[in-house]
Amino acid sequence: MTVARASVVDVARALGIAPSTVSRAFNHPDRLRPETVAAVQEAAERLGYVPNRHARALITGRTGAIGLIVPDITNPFFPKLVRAAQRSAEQRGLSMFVAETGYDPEKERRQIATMAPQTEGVIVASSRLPDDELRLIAQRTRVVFINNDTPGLSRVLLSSGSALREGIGHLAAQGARRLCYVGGPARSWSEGERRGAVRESAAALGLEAHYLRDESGTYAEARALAKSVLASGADAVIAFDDVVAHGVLDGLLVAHVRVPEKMSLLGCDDALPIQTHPRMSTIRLPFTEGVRAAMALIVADEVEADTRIEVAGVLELRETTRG
Amino acid sequence: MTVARASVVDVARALGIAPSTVSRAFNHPDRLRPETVAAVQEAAERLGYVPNRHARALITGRTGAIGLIVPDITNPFFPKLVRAAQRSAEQRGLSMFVAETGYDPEKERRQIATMAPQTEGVIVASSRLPDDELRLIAQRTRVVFINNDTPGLSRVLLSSGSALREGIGHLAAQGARRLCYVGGPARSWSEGERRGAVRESAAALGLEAHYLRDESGTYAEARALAKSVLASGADAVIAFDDVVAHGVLDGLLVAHVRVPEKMSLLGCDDALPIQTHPRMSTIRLPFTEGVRAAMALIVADEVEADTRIEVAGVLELRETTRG
DNA sequence: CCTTGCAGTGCAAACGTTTGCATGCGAGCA
DNA sequence: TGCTCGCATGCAAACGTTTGCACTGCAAGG
Repeated sequence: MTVARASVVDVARALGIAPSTVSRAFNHPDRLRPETVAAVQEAAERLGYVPNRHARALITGRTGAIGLIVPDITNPFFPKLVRAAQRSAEQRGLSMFVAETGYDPEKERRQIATMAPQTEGVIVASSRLPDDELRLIAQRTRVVFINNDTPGLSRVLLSSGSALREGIGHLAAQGARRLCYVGGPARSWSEGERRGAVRESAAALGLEAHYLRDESGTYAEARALAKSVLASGADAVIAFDDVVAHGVLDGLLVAHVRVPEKMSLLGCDDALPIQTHPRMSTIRLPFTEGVRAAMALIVADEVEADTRIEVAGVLELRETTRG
Repeated sequence: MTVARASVVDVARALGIAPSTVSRAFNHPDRLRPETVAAVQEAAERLGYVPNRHARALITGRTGAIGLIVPDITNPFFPKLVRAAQRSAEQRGLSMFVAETGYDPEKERRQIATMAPQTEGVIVASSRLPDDELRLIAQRTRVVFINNDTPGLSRVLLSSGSALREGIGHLAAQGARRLCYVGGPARSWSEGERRGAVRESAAALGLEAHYLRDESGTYAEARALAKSVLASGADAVIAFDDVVAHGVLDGLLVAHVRVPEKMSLLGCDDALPIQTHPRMSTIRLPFTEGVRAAMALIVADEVEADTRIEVAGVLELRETTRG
């Protein structure tokens, strides 16, 4: 069991100096004689002293922690985000709280309210709360949103639009004429961005485009949609994300449609824990960069509302597209 | 931005009562007149008072948080664990820190050391630290291990042995004669348990058994192993987990081996974010139950070292096995 | 030699709670 | 009526830090 831990006064007493000096040895070593600092460090080491974060938080107001709220940790997109956030936090010497909302607005509210007071700030991914409420929340708590482009908020967007346009250009160059976009959850920001990119590119390149939707974003629903994809007469499929793409791929394979010979397929996120066969062409999202930006916003000295940071994904052509 | 939050004394002043009474209204409402409690609640609500966890932690020594340390968050096994842990923590009114080690012992040490002082206790999954060191750590910090059967520790095991034996019995009943076990990382506790179960069952049922290993536990390596599986002459494959099983499955499918007609396949964990085709027969692990037990050990009043809790997975026959 | 300034350190207050002890008050009982 | 008892609440200390201010002594400058 945990025995009583050494405190700053224990260390001070051991050295016959004041607690404030011990504190300074850790926080402002430049204001102390080097020998004093060394002595304190030695004694702290010997006594197993480790600063009490709660006491420190109480006086300084800095908690040494950040929060991360995601809707669904089993969606492979979010573990990638968690990993990036944790590494970024670690670099800054922060610990990270994680919570899941299950896309439930009520849970999301509660999680934000719980985390806010005990963290430097919280990162909320793919929020499902109404814009007005988000703005209200942003007023009284330090919060950065990921993939939620609500004006008035601090937000970072993992964007796939330009890579998607590039990918569609590539598909067209390889002979695609009829696109089919299999979208995801309608409320998702990425969904809007991706659908928009498909629409634009199709118009610009003179391609036909057909639109389907996997509202649940699940593999099973996507797999069932493969029939509709075929019925649309498309020769290239763009999928909302890799899970959807994977479902479509398997649906096509079962129907003996050869990919990419008869049908090209482009996914998004590059977050699958497994490889498909053929290997999925997709868009690799800059998780690390995006989260780093979010973290910077959180620990920034002055917050400015309405900061919009967009980081762009890059096209990763593998085996489900030709060329 | 965060404005100065209301404190217990603000609430007290607003009501003309003592701070201690406000505190008691939250912590020992039974010791107060019901009307007082109601008044405090109303005022707290109105002023937006929310208790400062750091101040509370400072005086009570209870932090209201637990830690969870996993090796690799992108392995679909662990998001399941994270989810279970978070729900369990939430039920108990605890927040949850999460950190990732990347299977790096040094990082694991550091994460444990960082989390221990600021939590009620920490759950460490699939530790890669030597037994002696774990026992040392367990002496001075409240820690529960998951899938690490080191004597002397508090540990909970998500066991698949009995379900696996049942599954192999089923395979044999359906005509399987030569098993092939495709194992995972050698240091993993689950690996030992599963390999052992295969060995035992094979002996008991008079089946031949061939052993391969996907040391990295990755889809790609497993997929490449499909050739060796075929070479072994097996008619049924047991895989370390669903990722490995998925790799083997795809490798077999590419070689035009029909599953389950020509080859049965049994995975483990039931943690894949996608469905395979045919749907994977597997062993569903009791994440919720296991984590709940771990949580109970952590918040228990008296800790007893060397507590071993085993929760058993259940066989889930789907489409990669016959019958 | 006296003053000034600065580097190094100590003192004590403050952060927001919780809690043991003290206090006051009304009810019950003799 | 007087005494005891228990309930509801207040008082103040304590948790472990950090930090503004005060103090000391020494070096440098006049």
